[in-house]
Amino acid sequence: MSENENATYNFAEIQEKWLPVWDKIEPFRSDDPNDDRPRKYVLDMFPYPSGDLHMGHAEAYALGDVIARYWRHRNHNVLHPIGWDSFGLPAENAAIKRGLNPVTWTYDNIEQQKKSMRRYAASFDWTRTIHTSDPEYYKWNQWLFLQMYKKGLAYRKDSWVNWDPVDQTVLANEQVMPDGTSERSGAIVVKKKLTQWYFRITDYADRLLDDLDKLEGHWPAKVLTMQRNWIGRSTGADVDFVIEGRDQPVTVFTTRPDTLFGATFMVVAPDADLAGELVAGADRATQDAFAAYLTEVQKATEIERQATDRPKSGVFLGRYASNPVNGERIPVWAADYVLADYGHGAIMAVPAHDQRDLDFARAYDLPVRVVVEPIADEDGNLNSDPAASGIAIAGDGVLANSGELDGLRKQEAIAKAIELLVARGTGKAAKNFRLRDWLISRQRYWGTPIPIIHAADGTEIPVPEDQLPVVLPSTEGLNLQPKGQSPLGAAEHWVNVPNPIDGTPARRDPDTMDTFVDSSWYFLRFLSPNDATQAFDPAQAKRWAPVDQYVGGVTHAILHLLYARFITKVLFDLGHLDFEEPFTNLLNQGMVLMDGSAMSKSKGNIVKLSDQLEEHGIDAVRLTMAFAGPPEDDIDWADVSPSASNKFLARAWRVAQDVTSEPGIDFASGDVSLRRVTHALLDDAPKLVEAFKFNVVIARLMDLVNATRKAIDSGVGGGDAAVRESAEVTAMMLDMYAPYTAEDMWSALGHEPCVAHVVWPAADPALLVQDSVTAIVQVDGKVRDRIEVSPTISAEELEAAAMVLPGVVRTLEGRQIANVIVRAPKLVNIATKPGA
RNA sequence: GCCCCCAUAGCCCAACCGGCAGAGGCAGACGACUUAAAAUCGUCACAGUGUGGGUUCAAAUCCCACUGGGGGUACCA
Repeated sequence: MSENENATYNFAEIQEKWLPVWDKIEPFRSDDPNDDRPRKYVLDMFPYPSGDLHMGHAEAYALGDVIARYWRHRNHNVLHPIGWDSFGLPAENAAIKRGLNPVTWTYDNIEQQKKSMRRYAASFDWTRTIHTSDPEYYKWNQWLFLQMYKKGLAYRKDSWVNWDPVDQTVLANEQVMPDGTSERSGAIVVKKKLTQWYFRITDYADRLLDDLDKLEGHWPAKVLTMQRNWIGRSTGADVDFVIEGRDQPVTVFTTRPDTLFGATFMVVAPDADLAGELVAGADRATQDAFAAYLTEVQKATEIERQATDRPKSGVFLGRYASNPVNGERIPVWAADYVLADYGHGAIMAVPAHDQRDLDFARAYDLPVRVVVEPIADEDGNLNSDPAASGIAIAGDGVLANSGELDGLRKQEAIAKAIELLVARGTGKAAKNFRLRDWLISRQRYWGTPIPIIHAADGTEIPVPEDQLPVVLPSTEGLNLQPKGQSPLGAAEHWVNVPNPIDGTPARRDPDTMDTFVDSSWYFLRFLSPNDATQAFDPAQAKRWAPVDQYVGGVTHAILHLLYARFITKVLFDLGHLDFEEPFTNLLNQGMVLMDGSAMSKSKGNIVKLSDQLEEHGIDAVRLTMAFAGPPEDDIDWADVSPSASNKFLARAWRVAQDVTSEPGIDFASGDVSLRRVTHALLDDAPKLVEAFKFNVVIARLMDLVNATRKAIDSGVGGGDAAVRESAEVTAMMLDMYAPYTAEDMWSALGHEPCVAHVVWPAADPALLVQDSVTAIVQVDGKVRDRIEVSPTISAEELEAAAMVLPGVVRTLEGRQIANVIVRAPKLVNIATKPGA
């Protein structure tokens, strides 16, 4: 035992000791222009500054830090920045509730979080912090908006929008939950017709979808699937139907042009302009019926509308269309199962082959005509009469009653139908997306002002770039209470400006931007956070971007990631970037639960991060986060043991105290079996970390510490070189998880700070091969004996050795050998003849 | 309804290209140290991989069906 025999591990002391040292050294700066080591950009999703850090932050930053610290040890120049997504409704709502200024509330919270992050020892480059609510930041949101405006990618339109009646603002499609409630306030979203600003993300739908293929294997499959579904491309044809008494034909989109001959009626969305126009030409009674129906439809909430078992309803519009392929006269109906904002807001209905159309046809007694004869399924069942069975024939089949398409299979018929339409000039191949344009205006205060001025005649005038930023007016005298109109509109001295062109009276656009605009390009601002002349420095973008490793919650799988991908492509098209995907690799960490469910006030199961840090220490909490399981899995805090983590750290720390050799000693003289354990880990850990198996690395570190303990306490002793080697490797690797303990160990081992800069030693190949391995010998797949052999043994030798083993001989008695499989040096399996 | 993922010891989790089911931890039992306790150290036990089939010399691993859990999505023509 060493002189430190009585030393005990005291996490609080260690934390106080090293934090000021690191603050002084600034070990994580990444701004040395002469550093030409390979680079890694590791980015954690930046936080919203609502109160202090919680358990979720603690997990996310612990895991992101493992990756950032890992690459530093791998001798990379690592950029690991942090900032705050500091615009947004919570600040505004909190400010209203407490009568505070959102600025004060926001920046106080940022200071608190910053302090906590430093203590938490997240290895951020603190010289690069940004806040999206700073005019120096949101100036570039406005710049981005203007670039997009110039390209026609930002535009205003009058349309039905999602309205949150609690927050009194519009929401993007993406912010409406599947149950029709607001993502933020939880209120039931209603539809309102408003003039709003949009980004034309649908122009990028194909690229956003197709480029997901490039991310395959680098992003979680789940996220890729969610994005693909969200974009929702479907391919088919646009078909023009002539309407009796109307000059212009009506175009419908269909994925099944092969079923054109089976179209027996047409349906338009009741809330589409087309429906109103068509019914205007009908008789009084029809008009009244339609008006009543429309009122009823608009009264229905999103939730009611989306009920799956909702019966089909609709009204006849008193008009007829002509089927372009056979000239058949078909009635035109309005029904709310057709959506105004998908495709053309009108469909051709083929009840025999579409379940929704069939439901509607059966409800209103409309004809059903089979044009794709089904093929019997495996059990010989044939559904040849959908009108009777109530089940549409959606699968493959052979075309019938379809003129030139007769006899073709479904896929052939689709292609042929499109050919026919093109030849006749009544249609063409087409595709449609579920994705809608991104609604970016918000009627709230705490966001980026939209840099547009409205002239008296209604002309939109972009604010000249040299007049940016358009700074938010002070809240002084403003009523921030949600009232359905932007509070900025009431800031008279701010909103009233001279027209930049002719000086006549004009008004600023009073809306602010969705905060997802802020976060769609923030990863670029970190590259040159103080650049006053441009959003980001292209030279730095070339140096660092795109982000090599992005870390964050799966809650942003659609919204943030889709928007950031979109803006990146826009910036690429504008010539500002030379890449099209912002995040090369993505890791989604799970959530921290308590007793099986998400922590919430109402459940009363909140675990306070500060309590955990106080009780177990920062390192133990960080280690627990990483050890709990695979990072993408949720952690139930009830299932894990931070005190066990603490115990392990103490154990590792004591090993370092017990090393008695001097730094710099030649490890080659050390105990070989301990060295084998150390070098096996040096060799395996990179593969494990890069596969995000952080928990396995910790298990292996525990194994190494146990082996070292054993060596110290047995004959090898604390003076052995292998013990020092193991302790140093442990300190270096532990830095990824428990930086305070690692630094203290490193210091105890006689080194200067910081352990974070220690470069990963190469594993010695000679120490990775074993002297002998245990080969197992099976008979018919059951283990019957085992034998120690050289790792280089040949198959013949191994087989010969195996055949004479007692366990084998005994088992083979009376049996005939059918086959012998040899996988040298690990296994021999002897298969015998059955029934012998 | 449709799509995707998961299921290994009382619990959290490992197991490479199919090759001895166990790396690590929690909880547990026993022992050492101690006047005693805590801390520490040591030893031990515990599952045949959700269920049923199939492929294979060999299946936790591959295939099919089912059950249970989780997630996504939902009249998108």
